[in-house]
Amino acid sequence: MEIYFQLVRDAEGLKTACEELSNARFLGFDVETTDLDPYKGDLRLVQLSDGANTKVIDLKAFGGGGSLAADPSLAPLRELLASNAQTKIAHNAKFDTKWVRHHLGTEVGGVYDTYLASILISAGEGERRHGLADVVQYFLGRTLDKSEQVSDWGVDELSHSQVEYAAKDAAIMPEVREKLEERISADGLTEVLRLENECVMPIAEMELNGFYLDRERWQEQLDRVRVLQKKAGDELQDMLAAGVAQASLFGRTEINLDSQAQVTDALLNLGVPMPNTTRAWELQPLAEQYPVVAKLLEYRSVAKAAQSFGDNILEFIEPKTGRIHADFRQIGAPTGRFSCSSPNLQQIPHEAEYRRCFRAPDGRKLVIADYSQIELRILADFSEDKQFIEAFESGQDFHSATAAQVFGIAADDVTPDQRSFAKRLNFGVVYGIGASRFASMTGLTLAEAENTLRKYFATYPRMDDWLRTQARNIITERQTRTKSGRLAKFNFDENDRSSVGAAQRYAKNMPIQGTSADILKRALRLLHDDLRGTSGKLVNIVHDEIIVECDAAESEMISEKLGSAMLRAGRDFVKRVPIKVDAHVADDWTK
DNA sequence: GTGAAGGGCCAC
DNA sequence: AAACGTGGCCCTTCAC
Repeated sequence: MEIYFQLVRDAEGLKTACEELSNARFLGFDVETTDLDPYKGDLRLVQLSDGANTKVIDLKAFGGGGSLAADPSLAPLRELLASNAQTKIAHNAKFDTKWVRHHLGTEVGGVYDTYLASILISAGEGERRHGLADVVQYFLGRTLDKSEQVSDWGVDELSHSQVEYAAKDAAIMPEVREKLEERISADGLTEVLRLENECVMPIAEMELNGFYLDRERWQEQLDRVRVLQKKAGDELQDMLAAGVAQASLFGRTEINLDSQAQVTDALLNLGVPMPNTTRAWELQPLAEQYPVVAKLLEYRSVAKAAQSFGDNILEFIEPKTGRIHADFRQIGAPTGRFSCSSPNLQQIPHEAEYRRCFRAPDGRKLVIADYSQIELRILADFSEDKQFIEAFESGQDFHSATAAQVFGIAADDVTPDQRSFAKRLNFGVVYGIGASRFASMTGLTLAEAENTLRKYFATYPRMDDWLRTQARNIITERQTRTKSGRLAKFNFDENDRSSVGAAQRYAKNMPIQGTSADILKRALRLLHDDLRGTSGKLVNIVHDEIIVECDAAESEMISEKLGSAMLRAGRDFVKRVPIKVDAHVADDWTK
């Protein structure tokens, strides 16, 4: 396919090019860079195209040897990119917007992400890939050559082939969007795609902002844990060696404590009746009788801490900023939840020794806000159960309220045991728990567990109805949705009981977990707009929690804004149940 | 050497 | 022996 494109290398040409494109409603948008990381590489090209007319802007010709962000001749480009009047269509727009934000110093307005659109359409089904070439092949039936993508974009003179490749990637985007829109519209995904598109810029900024990690605090904690690991490891080696006859002749026989095969062998030699797996919840009952098992659990715990939360995370500190810039996948799960990696800031241990290492730099504060029991409120809203909703409206401790209703007693008479029961029930139902699992979790007999579940569902009959309806409908419809319309499709073998069961549990959970993700994404967009012009910077999100860093003097004001944005977002999707947000200002990430 | 699979465990 | 949902990371083991 031949296309018309123009290489822009001077201020006058840029001004004309931007004017020519400013009447278009939709612009294909792409960038080429010398690295994947905006803190490490240079932004070489920005490509914009209305489909027929494509401009390839060579930024090596701008900046005057200084920073691109300070070059006034780039103003027309910044204005065009920032404008909401032209939708910028990009594939994985988080990447392009990060480079533009960091190197050109402007937000991108009107983002349309064909990568996110393609993922929403696939609805968690099948193995379809979502790279641009894959999406073009699938929706347009054309083959896109991506071989220049990894070419050297730092050379002085770009080859014709490179510039043409760059132009084509942008030029095809308006057409890709049109094809995607047919499916987005037909599948009822317009609202959820808007939600996703509006979330791209906030996430791009969050990744650029990074989260400050106090290297010294982390190192001190790691040193403490390593001492514990060494001690527990030595003691465990000694205890395991007792089962090996010749150990005393040659000194201790070292085994690999991280090898569950070797550890299982050693424990069997000591006469420990080993279960099929050596997971903590299996070994726990044996720990009292066999001190060596208790020692193994102790070792596992500190080894996990030292290995998963050790030096590795320090290596992610970006030298230029001194901060952690993790990678967030906006649709990390089919439910719509984010996932996070490199490193995963969503799995930092809850213990204060770890959380306190993530702190506000001097003169700054962290504003930390999370939704209170958001998933249960969403379930209450879906089910419209009167009693369930009343438990929230009463404003009292929710698990106590549940206990009072389930056990038919006054809220003041609820014992800690009864509250704990209610809490585990409340969380269990969100995941589609069964009686046998609940029994093993609580120590009840199967009959007692069944009885308790029966009482629980009798207390909340409409919730029972909703969960049963979800389980029933998935068999015939094979799909379900969140409040925003986010779609999840299932394929399962209806003759396979476990496969059906898994689908039914997912059908109960997905709309709840996914609506929670919808709400978070709405909140991020509202917050992004509300933080403009303040010192507040989004630094982390964990499913139902948002962390903003700001100047100490503005912390109370930012706290108000954060809480307000989260409340409004919650109310957008949950109409029948009050939403509660807990917000506080702190020096570090502890509660 | 590299990568996939499986076990295990951290978060919500 | 997880029939309680969603992820990512570390380690060992094993195939290529």
